[in-house]
Amino acid sequence: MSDVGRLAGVSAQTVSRFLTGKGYVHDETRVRIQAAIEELGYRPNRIARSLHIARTDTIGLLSAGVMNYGAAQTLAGMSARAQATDSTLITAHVSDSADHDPEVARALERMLSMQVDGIVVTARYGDFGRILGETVREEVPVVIIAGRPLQLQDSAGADSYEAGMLAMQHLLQLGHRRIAYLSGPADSDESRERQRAYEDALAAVSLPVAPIIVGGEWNSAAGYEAGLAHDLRDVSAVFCGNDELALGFLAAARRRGISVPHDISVVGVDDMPEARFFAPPLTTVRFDFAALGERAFDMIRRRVETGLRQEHLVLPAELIVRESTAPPARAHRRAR
Amino acid sequence: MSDVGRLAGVSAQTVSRFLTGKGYVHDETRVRIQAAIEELGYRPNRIARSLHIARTDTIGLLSAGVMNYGAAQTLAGMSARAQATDSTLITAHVSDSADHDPEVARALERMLSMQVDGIVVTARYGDFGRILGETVREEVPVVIIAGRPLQLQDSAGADSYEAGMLAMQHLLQLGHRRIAYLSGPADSDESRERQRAYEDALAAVSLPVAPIIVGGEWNSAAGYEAGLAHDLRDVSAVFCGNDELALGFLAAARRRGISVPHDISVVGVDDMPEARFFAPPLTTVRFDFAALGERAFDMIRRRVETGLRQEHLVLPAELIVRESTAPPARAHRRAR
DNA sequence: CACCAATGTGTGAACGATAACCTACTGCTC
DNA sequence: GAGCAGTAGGTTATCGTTCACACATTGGTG
Repeated sequence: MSDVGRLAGVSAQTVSRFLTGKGYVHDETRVRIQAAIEELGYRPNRIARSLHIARTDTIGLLSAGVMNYGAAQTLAGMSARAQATDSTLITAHVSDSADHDPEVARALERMLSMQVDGIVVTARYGDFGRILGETVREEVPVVIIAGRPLQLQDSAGADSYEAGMLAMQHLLQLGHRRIAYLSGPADSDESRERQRAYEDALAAVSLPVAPIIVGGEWNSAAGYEAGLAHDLRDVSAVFCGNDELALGFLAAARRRGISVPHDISVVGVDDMPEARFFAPPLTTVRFDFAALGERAFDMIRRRVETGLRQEHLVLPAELIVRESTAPPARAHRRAR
Repeated sequence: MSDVGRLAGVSAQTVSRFLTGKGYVHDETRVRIQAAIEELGYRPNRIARSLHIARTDTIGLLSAGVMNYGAAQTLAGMSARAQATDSTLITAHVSDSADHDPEVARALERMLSMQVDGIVVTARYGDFGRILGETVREEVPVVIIAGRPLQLQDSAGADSYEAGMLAMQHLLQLGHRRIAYLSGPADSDESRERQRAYEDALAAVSLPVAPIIVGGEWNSAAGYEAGLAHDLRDVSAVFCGNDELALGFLAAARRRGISVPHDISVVGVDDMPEARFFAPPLTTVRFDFAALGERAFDMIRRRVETGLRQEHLVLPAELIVRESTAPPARAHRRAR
């Protein structure tokens, strides 16, 4: 910066004023400084700046688990807002592994020592709270992307419960009476919320819950295995925790000669871009994950600037009816 | 740091020695310093450190276009290596938009002003080189993830040409003679390399190239549109630029009553986890994108440390034969 | 014509850390 | 017992920037 000043015939301080826009700089001086900057190819050093002002305009994003459609879109949305606000996004993705917790803790420590202004976390399981408490210790604000509102922290998330309700109401309206739930990971809030909606929706019309089919993972392989392993004779519809599980389930049904939607209706959640092209095209519940990322970013920034705690931000769900659902065949209606 | 020193009865410098491991610190002093660190909850400030040592252990990842399976896995792989080497990953994802180029330039500028040690770029189109030249100007090393080796920069990438060859040889061995290529974006190196392999493979056995089917995007919707729009009567196999295009194409074929693989064989590229569960399960060419991200990260780090320019790193492709390919039906063999 | 506000610029200290340099003590060797 | 290597720790300057403050000039006002 002092090189620029020297070339422009002023002090470094005046260059700083020019760049930050604070204080008076003569118009002619501005021109000379601008010329000097370009001639020298000078680029301000943000970390030196941050050292002084104790703010980095940097947000950390910690994601865990599988980098699937939703996570990737959320990341893209956050990045878009970071670009737009001239902020920097630091990401750490820790996949499921043996010693998951210490890795998460280390990633958080690293972000903090990089002086991030705030952190957004996509929480896969509830115990995240403990690690956050131990490492972040209120040093910077945290926003958690979670399946349900959290009391202790700001949170944002897709409305998994509503998604479950929309899916179930659709199936119930079609006339289904024996509906199964194909779950995601047992420790996932999203999966649990969808299951809770599943149970509530059935209870509301006094129908029994079918045994939960445990997928265990958010992927197609889990849906396929579950679809093969399970006795589906007295079930006329399956509500799948997400689209990938649904895809696997569709493949299993095809292999077993079960026709969708004639024999069994299938509903997913997410509306990944591929869902429209499944066989048959999948009825599902859409979330706008990119918007979730954008909102989460704005939320953490606002929190950084105002310090005000905010509510749980809920991303609306939208039912997308395609061809994987239909009224139950007669055999099933009788089976009830 | 001086607070820690004061509490431990030493100077800040000794605390620094303790933390960096350089120089002698008495064992008893170590214990006192460690205790002071824990009592105060002290955490070293990496950016202050960086200011002095002129190194941030930070790598920037710039990705462009759609955040699909490959891009997400590459990111996850890079993040994994960043964790393992105690480095920080700064990401910027710029989606296709009206003024794409200035956005890319701004993202790069931001990374440079954050003093990244190096940058990894997933280049969607060739003109990236110009922007890189204008903004990065050799200030830090750059590794480009590209569909083909680049002369001017270090590069890494999936071997798209080999992928194309594997797919085509598979189809040719099955006896197909009229094979079409369903392309991705026209400005994508990956798509062009796959097309080049397609043309070379046909030329090698003196077969004519079928008119190229232009998908235009790397997504299922493009594959679907193309699959509906195109006259496929004299084609017995389609080589799709990636799995998503293939999924869309499969859906279009189903809608048109074209049976896969009986009437038409379909091959994709990527082997996304869902491909195994398409209807029918997709024959495709697998890439290990997570490994690509890992290798690209190691490459940029090595380049930062040694300054040595490296070769183009090529990620091998592996043919995965499933049920979307079969020998051509008799009608087609005669049509030749 | 002295005074004041507005404008324009420079000086020194500080942000949190590290490196170079310096001091001091111990124990061993010749 | 002088010299030296090894150990332990303090002092000072510095990285690139910003802030608080001081200073200088201008033009208008009472």
